[in-house]
Amino acid sequence: MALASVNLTKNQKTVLDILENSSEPLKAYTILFDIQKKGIKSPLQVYRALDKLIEIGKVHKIESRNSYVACKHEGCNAKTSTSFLICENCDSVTELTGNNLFSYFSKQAEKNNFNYKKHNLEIFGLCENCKLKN
Amino acid sequence: MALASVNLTKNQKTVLDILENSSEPLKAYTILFDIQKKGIKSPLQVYRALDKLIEIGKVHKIESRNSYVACKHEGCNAKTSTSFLICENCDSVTELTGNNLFSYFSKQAEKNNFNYKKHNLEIFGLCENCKLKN
DNA sequence: CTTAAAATGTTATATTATAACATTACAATA
DNA sequence: TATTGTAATGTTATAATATAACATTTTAAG
Repeated sequence: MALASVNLTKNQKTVLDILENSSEPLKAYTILFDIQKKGIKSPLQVYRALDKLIEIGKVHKIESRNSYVACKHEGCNAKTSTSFLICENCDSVTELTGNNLFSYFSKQAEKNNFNYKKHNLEIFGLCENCKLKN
Repeated sequence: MALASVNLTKNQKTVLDILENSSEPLKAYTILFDIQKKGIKSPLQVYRALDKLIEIGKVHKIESRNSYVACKHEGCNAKTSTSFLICENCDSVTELTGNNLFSYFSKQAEKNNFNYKKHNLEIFGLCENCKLKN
């Protein structure tokens, strides 16, 4: 079995490609409108590709924005958990990697007798560029 | 100016009431269907009440589930930031309060030259009850 | 009282996502 | 290579979530 990325199907590659070439997260219907020339005609085709890409960790969903972003980390282990810095000014998104987050959240959960499995974290504020401009 | 809770309007009270008496987060249309006997007829009436309740911190939205939960903390300051433990088995939700989260996230953001303003955190796993049952 | 801001009621519509089902591609292996 | 089971596809329809627009009413402060 080769790497997951090698096995992507046509639709999956098409969707991943547009996400990887975007400087910001994209919405499912934005993706759809942008690639209707490439053989994808229905929302379901986009959502199915996204589901698969999320499953293998190549794409993450940003829940509070209903948008999707390609993961830039080679062997990203964030198949389940995600942590983002989201700029309220320019909408840029940076993924946090340091996995001390995992152990920190485990401890927080522990205090409540809760068994940590995974998390979504979205931090909002100003990115470096926008801080300087304001 | 009295406390915000005193100033709630009829629709806002109706929506808050159903959320406070629910053991789990509710979706907007679930709320709508449940209270159509109380004079609320359209989705917009529910969403407007929710918007206001969220604004004053009496209700929080759980982004990954498109659902809403009443805040049980008297003077909840989570008007903007929220932190939840969400049980994957029974869908129960507990809100985290310890605001060491704030300073922790500030530091994480700082490392990326990002100016922290607020956050949403959703931790998934098993609650105490469901841990024992499994 | 007056008045300005907020909330309401209502209809329509936009946005996000999935159901259902028939068909096709594809890799493993007998 | 023929078989076969799994995954992916294509397509139409529809479900679920949320907002636009606008006329009207309520409310609370001065």
